[in-house]
This record gives sequence, structure tokens and C-alpha cells, in this order.
Amino acid sequence: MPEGPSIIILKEAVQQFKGKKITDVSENASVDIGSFKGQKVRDIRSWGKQFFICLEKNTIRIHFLLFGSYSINEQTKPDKSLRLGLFFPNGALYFYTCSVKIIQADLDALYDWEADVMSDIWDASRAREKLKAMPGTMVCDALLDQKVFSGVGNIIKNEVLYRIMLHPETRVGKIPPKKISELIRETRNYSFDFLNWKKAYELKKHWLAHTKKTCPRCNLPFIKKYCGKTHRRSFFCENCQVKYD
DNA sequence: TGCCATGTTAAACT
DNA sequence: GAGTTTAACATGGC
Repeated sequence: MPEGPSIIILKEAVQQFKGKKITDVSENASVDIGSFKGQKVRDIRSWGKQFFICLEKNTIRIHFLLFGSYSINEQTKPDKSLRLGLFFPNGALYFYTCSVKIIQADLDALYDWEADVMSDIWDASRAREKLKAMPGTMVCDALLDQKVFSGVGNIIKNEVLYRIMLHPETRVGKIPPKKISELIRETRNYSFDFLNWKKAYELKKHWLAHTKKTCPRCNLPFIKKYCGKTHRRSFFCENCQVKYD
């Protein structure tokens, strides 16, 4: 569940608790949640894969890492993997196996909001500047760099590279300017496709490269390789996806 | 059943 | 110090 678009779905689902007071808290996280009770939810925000519940005195930051999950207004009693449960007059919100942190500082100063590919204020030109400053980085690593493309995960990486027919091991500095434009544009576009498919519970159905065995375009076998410094699996077609040198 | 994964951080190395 | 490699975390699907 943890790529950026999934966090947007969560954010929408949690709007019902905006302005509501936390009446009780339960936890299994190593954070001091004592201050939460009695506070009202001022805002619900997200930055890439991070989710924030802004209270009056502080902010709860949730990161789901690889296995995190959540549930809303769950009937059955949550099990041991519960990290944080927030109770409101109109329902309850549970987070499982995730990282929970308290932030005191001003969120606006803490994150580069224009780097969030899902954001209304996403700035493509800033992304281009950042890419220009990292010519030796492989594009597979650049896509996963949260400072450049906040919210992009391994699925989006593989699908975007396939969509624009670009080899994951291409160095950013070798990619023609037009292809860079395409990379930036389709990263955002695919993220919204991801969001819509995920909402319709049909995300996997639309995967063209991720976890796939053969290239739907030329029918040759996909290469599965742990590429770049991030060593995340890449699925790509050596025949179709161009490696600029 | 064991392996592996939509992720990140920090310690341990060179 | 910088850059890199490794370990750690922990759940569920195949």
C-alpha cells in the first residue's frame, strides 16, 4: 500500500475526522502519545509516502514502510500489529506495522512540498533542475529519490520507465532533453493513473512491466535485475527500452 | 514452507 | 569524511 497515490486515498478517507476531537488513544508504538487525547485534528496532509495528522499542539507522522496498513471504523478488535489507534466521536482510525513519529516543528518548513508528484503545487521545472544536478545517477535511482520525485515507489518506477521506453540503467545526464520532459510528465501522469486504478481495485491488472515475464510490445522476455544503488528490482525489455550512452 | 516484497534508516565497512 | 554495503524492522502472499 505504501506508494504516494495510496496515501492520497488514505487522506481522502480520513477527511471525516478533520475538526474532530481525539477522545481516546491506544498504541503499541514507542512514542509518547500522551499528548494526543483531547486535541482536535486541525488538518490532514501528506507528502509523498508520508502521512500527517496535524493536531493543535503537534503533528503525528505516519510512514507505512513496506508492510504498513490502516483501517477505519473497524468492527473487530485490532490485533497485536496495531501501532496506533485514534478514537473520535464519529469513528476510529487504526494504523498497523508502521512508523509513528511526533513532529513539533512547522511542517511547511520541513518538507519540499513542490517535490510531491501528487501535489497540486508539483513543480516539474524544479524536478528538471534537480535531475540536471545529478548527471551520473541512473534513472532508476533518480525516480526513487524522494527529494526529486516524492511519492514514487518501485512499481511507479518500473511502469514509467516502460511507458516511455527508457532503460533503467541510463544515466540521467545522457538522457535527451525531450526524454527528460517525458520522464517528468509521465511520472506524474502514471501516478494519477495508479491512483484511479487503485481506487477501482484494478491496479495490478494494468501493470505492463512490473513483475511481468514478457514484454507486451515485442514478446521477448523481460529482464529482472536489481539495478542501481537502490538495488530495487527492475523489470525491463532490453529490446524496446533505450539505453542512451 | 521459505522466500520475497509497493521502504527507510542507521550502523558498519572501505 | 564521503561513499558504499549490510542489517534491521516486520507482515502477508505465493
